[in-house]
Formats: sequence, structure tokens, C-alpha cells
Amino acid sequence: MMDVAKLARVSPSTVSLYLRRPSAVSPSAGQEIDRAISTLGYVPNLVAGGLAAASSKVVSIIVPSIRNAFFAETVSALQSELAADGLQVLLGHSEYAEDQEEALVRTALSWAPAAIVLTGLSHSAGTRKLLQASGIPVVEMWELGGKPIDMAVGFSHPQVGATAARHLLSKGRRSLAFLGARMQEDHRAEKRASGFAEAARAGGVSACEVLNHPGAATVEAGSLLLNRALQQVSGLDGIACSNDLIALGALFECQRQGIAVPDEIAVMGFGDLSFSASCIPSLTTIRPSGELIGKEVARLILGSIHGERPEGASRIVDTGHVLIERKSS
Amino acid sequence: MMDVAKLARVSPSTVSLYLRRPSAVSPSAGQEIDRAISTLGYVPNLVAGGLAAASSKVVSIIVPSIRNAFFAETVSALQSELAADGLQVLLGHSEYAEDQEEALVRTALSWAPAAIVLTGLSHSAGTRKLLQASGIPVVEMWELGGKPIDMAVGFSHPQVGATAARHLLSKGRRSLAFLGARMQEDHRAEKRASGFAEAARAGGVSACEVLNHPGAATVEAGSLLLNRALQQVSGLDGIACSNDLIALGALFECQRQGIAVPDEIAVMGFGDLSFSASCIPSLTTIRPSGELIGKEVARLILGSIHGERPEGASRIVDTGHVLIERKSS
DNA sequence: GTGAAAGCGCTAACAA
DNA sequence: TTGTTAGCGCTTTCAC
Repeated sequence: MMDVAKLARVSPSTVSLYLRRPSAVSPSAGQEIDRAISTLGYVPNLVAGGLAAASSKVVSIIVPSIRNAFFAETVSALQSELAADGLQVLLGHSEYAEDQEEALVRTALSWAPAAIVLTGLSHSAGTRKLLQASGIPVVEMWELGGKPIDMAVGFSHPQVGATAARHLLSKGRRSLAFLGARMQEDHRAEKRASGFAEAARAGGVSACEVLNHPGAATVEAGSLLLNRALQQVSGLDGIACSNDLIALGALFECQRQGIAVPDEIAVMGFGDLSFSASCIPSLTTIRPSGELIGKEVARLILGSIHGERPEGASRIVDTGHVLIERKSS
Repeated sequence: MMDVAKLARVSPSTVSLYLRRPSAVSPSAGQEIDRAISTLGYVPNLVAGGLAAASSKVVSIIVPSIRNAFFAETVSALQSELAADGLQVLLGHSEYAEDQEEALVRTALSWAPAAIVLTGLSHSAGTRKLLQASGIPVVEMWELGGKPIDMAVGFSHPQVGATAARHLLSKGRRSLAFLGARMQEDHRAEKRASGFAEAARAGGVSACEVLNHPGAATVEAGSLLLNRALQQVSGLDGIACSNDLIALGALFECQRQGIAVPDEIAVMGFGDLSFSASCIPSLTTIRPSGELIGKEVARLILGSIHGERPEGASRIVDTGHVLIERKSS
């Protein structure tokens, strides 16, 4: 920066100012600086900038797994929005483990990030304490219904489960099953399941089983779970899945066993993944809109950084969910 | 760090040394420091550390899109391996655009990262110059067959295409089509296509068309592409797809139109995604192992940082590809 | 094995 | 609108 300043015949602080607020510098000086930057090939050192400013142009995002299409969609949208404002994304995977999340939060804080984004509302006491003490803007995403540390963007998972149950009830289904995966760790999936069971019981079903596959939510898990459901629920005529991949596996398994969907069993998923509109039969599902979540998280973060921090009710954004009715139900 | 030093009754430099090389400090001093750290809840400032050390504990990863399951798998594996060594991942999306990639590289360099990971071997001249001038370890991944900037981990895409063509030929198929998406931007998919076409012609096929869908590689694109292939290739009896999602769409479309797979048309994909073993019929595909790529990239990076930088042939790692034969062919 | 001292490259008062 | 000045919190020689 000193070299740039020397070549442009201004002081380093003018260069610094120009880089951060170009309008605060006279146009002629700005042009000189621009020229000097490009002839020297100057690349600013954001590490030094972060140290001096006591806050770096980085946003730390912690998700359970980037291999999950939901979070990939959100991170992708978030990254695009933040990059437009010169913010970088520091990514971490908690693998659904609170202690791992706490370790990631600790490292994240060492970067003095402009904001921290976490997934869900369940965190260790240590994580909460670290974040509250830091004073850094925190956004919890993909879940609503508890008390957020700072801000939250998402939707109610029990309500998603209830929507699924009511849809199956409206189709005259009375022997239901909820097929979920990794629910011992994935609290949000577990909440969809309990919301489903509650609404199903309130609707007076004759049977409602919640089945869990301890491994990841995959197509194969869906096949396994459908078979277990057939064994455990007599007269099974409706299933809801915690993820479209599981629903797809269930559809395949029905096809293999000659079970007509939706005539014998109605199937619905969650996520509205890319294949859900095109599979056979097309899949009724609930769309949470990971992209919208990403955009809203970005909006809250940019608001916190630039203008004033959002206050009161505006610190919680409900992105809702949408039932997409297709042929599988 | 000064507070920790005061409480532990040592100098700040001893604390710093202990944090980086515990064995260089006497056990008694180490214990005192540990105690002081936990009573004070000290979190090191990596920004300051990065500035002083002129290199930060960050690895910048630039992929075309994290929503692509291939890259999600690699980034996931890579981040786990790096996190075990205290390295953070800075993520960027190029969206298959070289100028966007260059902008990301420029920002990445401002963080003085310990290493930079790029996708593929095609980059703008500016990107190459920036990286070469930086002296930072660079790993290009998911492609082999050109001259890497520094190190590379991946496989040959034309060879993948050739494997697909030979497989279909071995099944007696002679009217072939390659279904790809976004090939105007995704050079690797385009190379799989050209490798396929070349090997098909060398095998004496009667027809071989390469069809491109300009949008993303999705199930829906697969359905559209299959229909176009049916129109353009008379007697079509074998198709290879640049991605398992496209292949799944083709399978669905065949089912819709009553085309028997593999009897009338053999279908194969690329990627071995989670549904490929479970769909109907199960999908013959080629597995590139994104996870292995991630692990090998991590190995090269950790080698460059700790020990000496890999030299000569060991700077290029071929992770190969594996044909997974299933029922769709 | 430990400590003193000199920065790393920038930002942000504040003064001019 | 521009420049001067004093750090930001750590690492890294180099003595001791």
C-alpha cells in the first residue's frame, strides 16, 4: 500500500480510504491510485486489514454437512450474496455433533468474523456462551420455534410434519408411517416426525408409526424403511418421509414390490429436490426453500454490518414451507 | 496472550511458542499456560497470527458450484482432513466462469492462505499469473491431462468417456448418444463427451451424437435430452450421460415411454451418486471418487505446509475411475 | 528453555 | 479532502 501511495503521490491512508470508501477521495486522486494499483498489481492484505479493523471480512458458516442438498443450496445462495459485498465464506461441518460444532465456533471466533451462521437452534452451552460473549452477529438458520442466540431465519419443523399428516388425512389415508433417517442426531427431522405424529393422532388415524434409519438419508435408506413400515403397519396406506431421497427410495421399493402409488400407498417427501418433479410418479413434497433462507440470512448479516443491527421481531424471519402436491399422493 | 502470560508468569513469546510447539516449552510452564488459558477463556487471534507469520491457517477452495454433488463430496472430505490439522476452509463458487474465478483468486490471495485449491486445469491467464507470482501451493483438482500450475489431483476425462463408449460397444450397441449438460462451460463434461465420441468412432459405430443441454445437469434435463436423442439418432440403442442425474432422468423418460432398459436402450451415467445403486433398473456408471480426490488434495497440501513441497511426478496424483456395471446396461 | 524487541500491513482517530 | 500518528495481537529472530 505504501508503494501504491508513493506512485500515486498520496499518503497510504488516502489509498486505504479510497479502497474502502472511494467517494471520500477526490476523483483525480482516485484515478492516480487506480493506475498505481494496476501497474503494481497490488493485492490488498485483508489479514492486516482485519487486524487493524478488529473485524475481518469473513462470515463463518457452520452446517451439519455440505453433502446435504438442503445446506448446499443455502450455502450457495449465501456465498453469492455475500461475495457481492466483498465478504468471504469460511465453511465448517459439524456432522450433527454439538461438541464438534463448539470446536468450529471456537476456531471461527479466532478469525474475528463479521458474522457467524449456525444451523438449527440446538447448541452446547459452551457454544452459546462463546457467541454471546463475542458480540458478533449470529444467525441461526433452518429452524424456528425456540429462542435464538441473536437472529434466526427458517421455519417450524413440527408444522411441516403437521402439513404432511393433514395432507395424507385429506386423501383419506388412515394407516400412516413417517420414515426418517439419522433422527437420533438430526433434531429437525425428529421434530418433523413428532409434528407429523401429533397431527395424525389429532386427526384420528388408526395407526401411525415413526421409523428411523440411523444412517444418512439416502435412497437406499428409503427402500429399507419402506419394507420395515410394511411389516410394522398393517393396512399401510400413507407415508411421509423426512427427505425426498428417502421418498424416492420408497417409490422404487413400491415399484419393485408391485405396490401401486398412490392407489395403495400415498407417498410424500420433504425438500423438493431436483428429481422430485420428474420421478415416477412425480413426488408430492414440502418445499422449504433453502435458497430463500440463504438470501434472508445474507440480508440480516449485511444489515448488521452496514446499517444498524436488526431489532425485535425483525431479527426472526419465517421463510415458511409450501406443500407441492404431485401424483404420488 | 499477554494476560495469559501474566497469569502463567511467563513472557508472551513463551505462550506463543507453547501454542505452536508445545514440546519446546518445559512441562511445568506448559501446565501453567494451559491453566491460564482455560481460566481466562483465551481464544487466540488468528488474524494477528496470520499477519505476523505472513501466512494464515486458511486454505482457499474454489469450485464451480457446491450444489454439485461431486464437489460437495470433495469439499466435505477436504475440510474434514484439513480441520484435523487446524486449517480452515475458505469457500468460493466460480459458477464455471473464468473471470469470476479470477476475482475469487484475487480475494483469496488477500488472505495469504496456506494453499489454494482450484477445480480443473482451465483458468484465465490472469489467474495463472497471480498464482505463480504468489508462491503459494496450488492444487488443481478433478482434472488431469494438461500442465498444472503447481500440483494436480484427478483423472482423465477423455478416458472416462472412452471407458463408457467401450462398455456400450462391448454390449453390442452401435447407435449411440452422449447426453451432457452445461458443456459450453463445463470443460470436463465436454472432454468426457469428446473422449466418448472418439472411442465410439474408433469402435466403428453406426451413429454417435453428442447432445448438450445448456442448463444445469438435472433429472429434468435428462428427460429432455433423451427425447432429443430419440429424434436425432435412428435405432438408438445406447446412451452415456455426463452425470448420473441426467441418466436418472433418461431412465424415467424411458419408463414413461415404455422403452425397455437395457433391452432396447442401454443407459449409463457418471458419478455413482447415492441413488444409482437403488434406482430401477440399477444404473451402470463410472465412479470418480470425489472423496478420494479430497483426501489426496489434503495430503498434498499438508505435505507442502509441513514437510517439504512434493517434487516431480509426486505432484500429480491420478485417482483414476472405476466402471460400475449394473442392470441398466 | 525463556524473554526482549522489532515488526507484519493495514485502519481509524484526529488534525490540518 | 488529505496526511500524521498510534496501534491491532501476534510471531520470530536473537540474546541470554
